[in-house]
Order: sequence, then C-alpha cells, then structure tokens
Amino acid sequence: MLKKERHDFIMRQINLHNRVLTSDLVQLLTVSEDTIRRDLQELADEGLLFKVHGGALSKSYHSSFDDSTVYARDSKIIIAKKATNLITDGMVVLTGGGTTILEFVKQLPKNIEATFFTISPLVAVELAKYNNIEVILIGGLFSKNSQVTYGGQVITQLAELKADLCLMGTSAIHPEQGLTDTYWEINQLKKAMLAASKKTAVLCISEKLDIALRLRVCPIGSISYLITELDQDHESLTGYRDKEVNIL
Amino acid sequence: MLKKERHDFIMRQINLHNRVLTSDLVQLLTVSEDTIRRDLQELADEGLLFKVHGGALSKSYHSSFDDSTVYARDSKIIIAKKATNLITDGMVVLTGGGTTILEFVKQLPKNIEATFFTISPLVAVELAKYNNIEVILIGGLFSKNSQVTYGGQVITQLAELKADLCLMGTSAIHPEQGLTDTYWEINQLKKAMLAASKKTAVLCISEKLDIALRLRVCPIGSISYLITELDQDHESLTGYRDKEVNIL
DNA sequence: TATATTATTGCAATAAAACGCAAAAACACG
DNA sequence: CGTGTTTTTGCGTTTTATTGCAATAATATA
Repeated sequence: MLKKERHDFIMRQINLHNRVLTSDLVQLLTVSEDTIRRDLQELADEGLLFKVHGGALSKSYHSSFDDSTVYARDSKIIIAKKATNLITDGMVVLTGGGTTILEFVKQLPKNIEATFFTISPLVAVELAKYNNIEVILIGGLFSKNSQVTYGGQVITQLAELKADLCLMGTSAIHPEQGLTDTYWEINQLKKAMLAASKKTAVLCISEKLDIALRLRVCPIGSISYLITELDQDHESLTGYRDKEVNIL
Repeated sequence: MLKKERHDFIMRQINLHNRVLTSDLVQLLTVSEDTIRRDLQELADEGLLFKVHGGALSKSYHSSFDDSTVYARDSKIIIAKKATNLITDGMVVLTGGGTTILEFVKQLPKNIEATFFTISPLVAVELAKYNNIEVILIGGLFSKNSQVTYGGQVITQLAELKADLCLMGTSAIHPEQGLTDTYWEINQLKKAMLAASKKTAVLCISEKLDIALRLRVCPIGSISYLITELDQDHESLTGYRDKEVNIL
C-alpha cells in the first residue's frame, strides 16, 4: 500500500469516527507503529488532524467538543447512555430527531450491529459512522423547525414498517394525559411512529415531566420506557411507575 | 510499444483500479523504471493523475476520499456561484450530494423562492435555513461513503418526479464518453436523477474533465450545462462546447 | 508509586527517485 | 541518400524516501 493511500485511509477513519487509535491502524494497515506515528505526524503537520497520545482526533470534532449551545447537555448525555442499554444486536430501531436522540447515537458502542430507520438527517449522518449499522432515512417534506422529515409521505412509509423499538424525544409527558404535542403535523408523525414499533422509549429531561399540551399523541400506557436523567426511584417519577411504564 | 500506447495503457489502469505501481508497470510493459517514471511525470504534468512515491493515483479517487478539508475549495466556490445563476423563483430543483453542491446551497441568495428535492441530508439541512425554500428529502438506504440516499426506493420516488433542473457533481466527464462512474449503485442513481429532470447541470472542478470511468451514466448530449472553475472560453472546454453543452 | 502502554530518537536496510550520460531510433531537410 | 538534430530509452551512480528495529524517555492507569 502506498503512503498516500495510507494517509487517505487514516483521514477517512478520522472523518468517520472523529478519532483513531495508533494500535487499530497498525492492525488495519499491517505496518509498524513507527510508520503510523510518522503518518499521523505528517498529517498533523499539514493541519489535517490533532495528534494525541494513543492516536489522533479530528479537528472539527475537537473544536466543537464543548458544544455548550446544547441545552442541558449533561442531562442529555446521562439519558443517552441509559438508552443505549435498550439496543441489542440485530435489532430494528426507529428514531425521531432532536438533540437527545443525536446524543444517544454518539453514545452507542462502536461495534453494534443493527438496522436503524430515522426521520432525522443529522441522526442518519451520525449513524453512518458505524460500520455495522444499516441506515435507512425516511424521506418526505423537511421541517425547518424540528429538522426531521414529516408529512403524508413519511406516514405512508412508516405504515409499512414494524420496528422492534422506537426512540423519540418529546416536549411534554404527563401521567394522566400521556404524550402530547403542540403541532398537528408532529402529532400525526409521532402517532405513526408509535404504530410502526413494537415498543417505544421516550427520552426527555425531567423538566418536561407532568406537562400536557394541546394535542394528544397517545396514552401513557402506550409508552414502554421512560428515560430521564433522574434516578429510577426518584419521587417525580412515581406517577409514571404507577402506570406500569418502565423507568430507566 | 509506442509511447502514446503506454500512456493510454497507464491511464486505463488508473481509471480501472484508481492506482498504479511503478513496479507493476515495469513488468506489464517490459520497459525500464526510468521510462515509467518519465511517463508518469508527463501524465502528471498534463494533470491526468497524481504522481506519488511508488506509483500514481487517480485524481477522482483521491479527491473523493478526503472530504474533511474540502479539496480545491476555492474552485468549488467559483463553481457554486456560477450555478446559482441557473436558479430562478418558482423553480423545482433536484440535487445530488457532495461538497460542491453543498457549497452551491451556501451561495444561494437568501430570499430565493423554490422547491428543492435532494438525496443529501446535509444539503437538506443547509436548505432548511432558507425561509422560502420548500425542502423534500428523498428517503432510502443511506450510503456511508457518499452520504446520500440510494437504492430502489430512491429510484422509485425519482421516477414520479419531474424537476426543472437537476444539479449534480461528478467524478468524471469526457467529451466522447460522457458522464461516467465507478459504482453501479451511484450509476443507477444518476440515471434516475437525469430522467427526473428537464435539464441537467454538472458541477465539477477542471481536473475531472476528460476522464472516463467504467460505467456510463449518459452521453455528453444529455448534459445541459457544464460548470467548472475555468473561464467560459477556456481551451480545455472546447470538446464539450462542440457537443453543444452550455459552458458556464 | 508501580506497571504497562505509548512516544521519541538514532540507526540501518531497503526501495524508489533523480541525474547525467550515451546508445539507438526516429525525424528533418538539403 | 546522407547528415545533423531531436526524441526516446536504458544504465550506472548518487540522492532521497520509506520503513522497521532497538534503546530510551514520556505518559497513562491502576
């Protein structure tokens, strides 16, 4: 393999996973550690990556690392990590959009093998970094506000799908009123997503608990899992536990 | 064997395998290393390949690899700006993916009013920043390499569409061979995109001119506009102008 | 702090490239 | 046809690039 090809390979790995380990590259490219280190050094000299102890990091990733613009990011990371426990190899998963779902994707183990349907382009791009995940993007009208596809075409496609698990964020959940929303289009969309999945997990930060909005998506009983940043036995979650929702 | 024949042979190898080794060519052509090096040097001087230590690499291959640091970004901005002139209010536009198309979106005037169909999630997200553009993302399998949707579902949806204009990038264009590609899936996709549009504009940097790859997308006559970073009357474009392609 | 992992450095073997040169072939032209 | 010129090619030599190894230093991790 030519040196230039190795460099291209390394850059592709970097762009895909935001990081590379020297040891991984040694195996993948079957050259000595020294060669990989020199490669990384040269690429770093060109300003294409950050060389660190043990490997290298993507520049873009590094600069956008502390993305403090994401609201309540710490809570969302906790939620995302909990959600990954629901995913097992071979699963067919359907996801919505939103920062919490995006964080969930970033927390997935690198080698997981699954099929993901999603209505979020950003989630699709993030999922594409995983070699063993098949990604299907559900197409349709693209919403400027929520950054997901919606509308009749999406609902038609969802009607043909039966996923093992649906992961969605929400702007409101209430022990009596269930899942509710403000916009009719999003409401219709979520109904279709629920119908397209055997089980549904709702990911939301605690401040969205006990809120009911105008339009009802489903009763609380239709939710299989509720994932918040709170402890499983936190008192705020009593109302949901009583309705036999699994609290994670 | 004549020198020209050797050059043709080398270029065929390059387009077929994206790479050649000096040592292989020495054996295949039974000439000395010096001769091969001189051949590669001359072809590199003509801009037909990248000469590297140990051999040479295809230009299209190389530039499709590193999509982090956008290759030839200045040229792509020039191309993108030219392309925006093709867009008028009320138009229905279909776009592919790639860094050049993405740059094109960023160069669009803010108040333009149009409908955009796209197979690229990144393009969709960028288009969503424009208030008066309706964005429809065409869904399907998501390609980890080219970051666009593809496959049967995409082609079925394209079959129902008739856009005014299709904008696509390419890895190779040739005055006699037309538009060509290396991968069958992408080839099928581009054919469907062409069929779904009244006119087609191809955006590519000049180093992709006069290259023919394995699979043919369409003859040069099917292209309405060719947009490069070169001046309209540049001599490299003569072959295309003769085929009645509009050069921008 | 102790231990394991990862980096750095200088060095040597090998491979590739560059350079100058000369033989051979192709070409130009009276 | 002959002669001078240009092009092409290969050879030997020098220079440079690439790679792996071993000894040592730095860094991470328990």
